[in-house]
Amino acid sequence: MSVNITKLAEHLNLSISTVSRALKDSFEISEATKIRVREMALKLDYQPNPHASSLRRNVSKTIAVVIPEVANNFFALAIDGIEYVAQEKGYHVLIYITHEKMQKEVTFVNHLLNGRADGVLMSLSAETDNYNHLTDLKGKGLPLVFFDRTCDSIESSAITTDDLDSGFAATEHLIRAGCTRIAYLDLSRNLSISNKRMEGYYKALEKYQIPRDEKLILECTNNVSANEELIGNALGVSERPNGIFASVEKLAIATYYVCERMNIKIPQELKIVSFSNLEVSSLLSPSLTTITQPAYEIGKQAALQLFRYIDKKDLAHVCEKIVLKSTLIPRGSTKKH
Amino acid sequence: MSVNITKLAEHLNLSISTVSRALKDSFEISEATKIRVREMALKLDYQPNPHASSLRRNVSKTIAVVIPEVANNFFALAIDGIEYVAQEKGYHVLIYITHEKMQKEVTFVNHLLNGRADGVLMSLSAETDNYNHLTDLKGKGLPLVFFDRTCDSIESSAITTDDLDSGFAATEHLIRAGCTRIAYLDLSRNLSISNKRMEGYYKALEKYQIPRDEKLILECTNNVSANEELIGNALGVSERPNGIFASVEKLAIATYYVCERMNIKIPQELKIVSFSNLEVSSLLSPSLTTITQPAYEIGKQAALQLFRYIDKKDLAHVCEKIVLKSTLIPRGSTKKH
DNA sequence: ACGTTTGACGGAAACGTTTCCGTAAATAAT
DNA sequence: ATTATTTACGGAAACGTTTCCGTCAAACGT
Repeated sequence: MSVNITKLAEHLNLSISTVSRALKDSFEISEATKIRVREMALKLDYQPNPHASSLRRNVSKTIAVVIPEVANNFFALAIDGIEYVAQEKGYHVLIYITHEKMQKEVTFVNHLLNGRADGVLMSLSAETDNYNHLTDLKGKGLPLVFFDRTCDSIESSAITTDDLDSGFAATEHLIRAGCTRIAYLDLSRNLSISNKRMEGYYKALEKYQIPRDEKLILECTNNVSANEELIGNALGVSERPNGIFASVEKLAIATYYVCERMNIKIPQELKIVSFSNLEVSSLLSPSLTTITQPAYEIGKQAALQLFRYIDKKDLAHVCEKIVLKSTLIPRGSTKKH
Repeated sequence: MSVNITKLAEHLNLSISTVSRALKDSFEISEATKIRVREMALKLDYQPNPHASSLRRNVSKTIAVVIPEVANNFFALAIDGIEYVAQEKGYHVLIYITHEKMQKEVTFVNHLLNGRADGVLMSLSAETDNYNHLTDLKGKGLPLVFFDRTCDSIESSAITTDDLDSGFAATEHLIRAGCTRIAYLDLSRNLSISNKRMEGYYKALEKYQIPRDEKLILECTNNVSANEELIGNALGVSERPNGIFASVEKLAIATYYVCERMNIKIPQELKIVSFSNLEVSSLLSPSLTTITQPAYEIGKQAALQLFRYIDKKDLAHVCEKIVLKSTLIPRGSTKKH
């Protein structure tokens, strides 16, 4: 069907090896021949077969991105950054969505051990609570870089933001705005980000000598209505929180809906701050105070780091932790009254 | 390094062909042998090399998704739907982002002609104004399905929503809410969706005998600040519009920002309706009246249609146009005063 | 003038599957 | 008892590259 290197060579009266080298701009081939080959390749619209090439050279020119969600502003932006770098490098991007399921994550990772991708960018699922599949990945020498949701027990590079500091800043911001009972909306105890952010939360409470209260830690899930119920219950008690720190965007949104339904006034009765990459935070009613991560940049840096490994396999043992800064943007949802 | 079928065969004292067939559950192999093979494969953690398989069988088990943006609620949801179907089918998903550049689109498409993907799902870039690259794709017999942003001049299946009707409904909704001068925010004259939506807009104007006014068609671009300036200028004149129909979400958001800056009250002074998949439309200030596309379902249907082609190549000439319904959700931004 | 290097190219193996042909033994048909 | 069929498997070609070895003429050094 399609023209391959053999046909191309026949048309040129050259050997296959010569044509291959000419196309690769090898020093062994004369300039005149190279030009002739390139012209004929163009004329016949020759497209090298990537599977043959990948098989022979044992590289796929492809990276895999494993993420919990794609319909999520943070991850969408991160993909954007990743894809930008990949395009620059002439690489292809495979995407795998775990939907927060560990089972899917394990399956994906196991299927990536066969050479389909030259490297993996990963943000862990909320369910993931053991890391054998990742150990296998590293064991096979496949470059792996985490971003945002990392795994400390695996020796691997990771791009994150200053989650602890940001958690501290968010909580302090609420306290300074007058909050005395601050709830923390957690996504999963398994997640590095959740724990770091909670550490920051606790640290701020300590600084301002506010006692911890386990009832103020709300363990949310991936289930929207369950989350709303949980939040609703927490806001339904007499001694209800007057501040909420949401560790991820969707929990803040859930809170907004709950408040609307329960007729709780933000920020008068309840102040909210959330990690979020929502582009319309400032257009919400009230506008939402956010800690915004440089999502695009995280994606970019993660991809760049991955390519450092791919380009120089000997660096595979290096394990660099890059921490970017998130920014707290105060808005209406935490305004003092 | 990794164990291949040859090693596996050696361990089993079987021939390569037998092992291959056993793994494929071929009828030619005895049940006992199949079990033995499967167990050894598991034990040795055998992972078949996808490049070798793809090369030999001339299929990649991969589909490509070419879209203008990923940090966009509609496309993120569509990818979600696509990825769901692909996972079910055991396929891998490559993603390519054109950033609305025709040049990128052409490059991607040309690079997909070599067998890297078994099919292509595509939503055209705003810049794309000729379709030679797509003709080439079809010429090579590579299955191609459009979604949302289609191309009528190419014989190909397409999943869209009822853009004309929705455009009509949106405009009628504004008219009934009292709007007399309605601006249409266009993304690109090249886009099928923009034109269909505009047709609906014109049809509604006609029905209510509102004269067309070219000055009310605002040709926006991919440049946020340019858009805001354009919208700002349109709202700065004496006879300014009192209704806006945004053909895509980001233009509605731009309008919100402009109104905030110019202190224009929505919906009192200006009513807005927009195509949008923003999950927090109802939390905006004021809440945004949207025409919401079933983005996830569009992605799903597009993928399903693509697999129909991939599974039965003889159907490649069939060209099915599936039209799903969008829904107008009236909210604060078009409330009558 | 003779061996040696260099430049430019060709032949063929190799990558790991899949699949087209066999084929030997076992069973069935006559 | 002989032939035909089935069952279960093996050998080897093929997919399209890349790359390891040549090789042969021309240029070079002495």
